[in-house]
Amino acid sequence: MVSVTSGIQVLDRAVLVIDTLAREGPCSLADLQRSTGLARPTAHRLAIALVRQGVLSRDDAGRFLLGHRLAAWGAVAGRGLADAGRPVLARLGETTGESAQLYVREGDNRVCIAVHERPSGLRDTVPLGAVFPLDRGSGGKVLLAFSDDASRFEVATRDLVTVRKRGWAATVGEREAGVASVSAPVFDGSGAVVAAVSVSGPIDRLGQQPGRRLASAVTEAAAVLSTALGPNGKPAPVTAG
Amino acid sequence: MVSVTSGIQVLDRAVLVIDTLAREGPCSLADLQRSTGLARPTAHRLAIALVRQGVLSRDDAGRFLLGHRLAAWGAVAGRGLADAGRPVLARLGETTGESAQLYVREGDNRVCIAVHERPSGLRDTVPLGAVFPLDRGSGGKVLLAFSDDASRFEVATRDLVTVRKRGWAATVGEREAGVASVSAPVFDGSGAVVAAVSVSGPIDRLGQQPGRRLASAVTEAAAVLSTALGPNGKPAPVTAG
DNA sequence: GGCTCCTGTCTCACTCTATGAGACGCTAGT
DNA sequence: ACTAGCGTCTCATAGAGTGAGACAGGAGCC
Repeated sequence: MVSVTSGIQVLDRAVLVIDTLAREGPCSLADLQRSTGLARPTAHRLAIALVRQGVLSRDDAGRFLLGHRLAAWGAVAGRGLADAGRPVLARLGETTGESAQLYVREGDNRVCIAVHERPSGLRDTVPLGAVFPLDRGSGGKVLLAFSDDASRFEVATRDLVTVRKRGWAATVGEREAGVASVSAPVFDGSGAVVAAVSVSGPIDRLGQQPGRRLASAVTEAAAVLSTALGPNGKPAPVTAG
Repeated sequence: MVSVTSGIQVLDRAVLVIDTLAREGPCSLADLQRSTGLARPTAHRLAIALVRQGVLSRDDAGRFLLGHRLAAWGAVAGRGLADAGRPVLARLGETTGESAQLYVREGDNRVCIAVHERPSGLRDTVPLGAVFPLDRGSGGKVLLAFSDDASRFEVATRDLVTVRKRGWAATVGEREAGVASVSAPVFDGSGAVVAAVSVSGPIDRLGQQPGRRLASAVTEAAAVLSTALGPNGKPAPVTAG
């Protein structure tokens, strides 16, 4: 567990708790205690406080899970990136004829925050909110290649150098058997990677070198998204009231 | 500002900061200070810590805004409710021929966490993540009617009693001119309201009493969603690793 | 130029808050 | 009856968060 320290202990621990629940799904207090390494009363107090705030909720077995408030915040937070991403994914999906996804990094994982699914036939389906490891699949490779702590993962440095040089990554049957994918990085105004655009589909259709056919479309989509985010990172949210 | 107190001060304040940003959009430190009522160094320290955790981020004007980590958490948190909601909204949208939305309460507002849009023609479009006041529009009325702090809002108690009795709410041209809507509550296993299902469209098509035609479809959709959530509140998230 | 006002940031002494060992009651298993 | 494991609660203590205040930089004004 790589806990970032922000200077405020309680806050770091609260984030740790939420993060654990996001990764592992519903947890009993004991599960939480084990996964976070916190003392039992501490984990309890934090989790209860988060529940009171609506950030977490509890099922009737008493297990803790992510609350609706997070869903609401996430919907607002997703406006910039996910909203800008959807039309780009749609176009990408249509030109390539495959499913397209948008991933953001979340700790040592990546989360799918937008999807466009091929309407019919054999296709790869990634549900919104799906959590995958960073070190498997082209989307994860892209996010890793442009981050500064890639060394913590068991991924050949050579591969990541290639990804950085090319500007895209391709994997075949890595994250899931039978599925190949090609991904490219999305940058914000400051040049930091904020997301990865992916196209994925059956190996039978994409072939053993899916990058040949798809890399240009994917990198272009990612570039469009990067500029759409503008120099400010993300457009101001629309609020009504 | 009605700040819920959870027993942990720092945490309450952090939530307050995030909440403010979710409602008001990007904020400078001074804005934050005013909106939250926190001391300047405190607001600064909290916001910086949240940025370090990836919960918030900053644009290059230095303003604080919701970060990608929230988008990721939200995507995971939304799995239960929003995922269950999408097919229900789709069916509702198709049977009624109008746009359908799913709202959750967030502080004194409501946030749209899932949508199904009428494919063509004159329609009401509500973007994902849109923030609306609780006291305007049928969706807000429903969320208010089944909450215990409705008295804080300027909404006639009589109306809310009617909503509770009927099990649905309808408004005409209230949230937005020319738009009418009908909404019904979604309950979790414990009987608490977690969301509102809405159908909305132009007054010209829905008429002055949109409930007559749409109430049964909306309440049925909401009921389906309530039972889909199951006694456990929400299904276990799918995690891959 | 000099002046004021308003930012964002940092420090530091003080205080109050979060902490966690420990205890308690409960349920399930043996 | 006994044990093991759970969730919850208390309370003395240490240590963490607090906020007045100071500082530097920028915008606007005279």
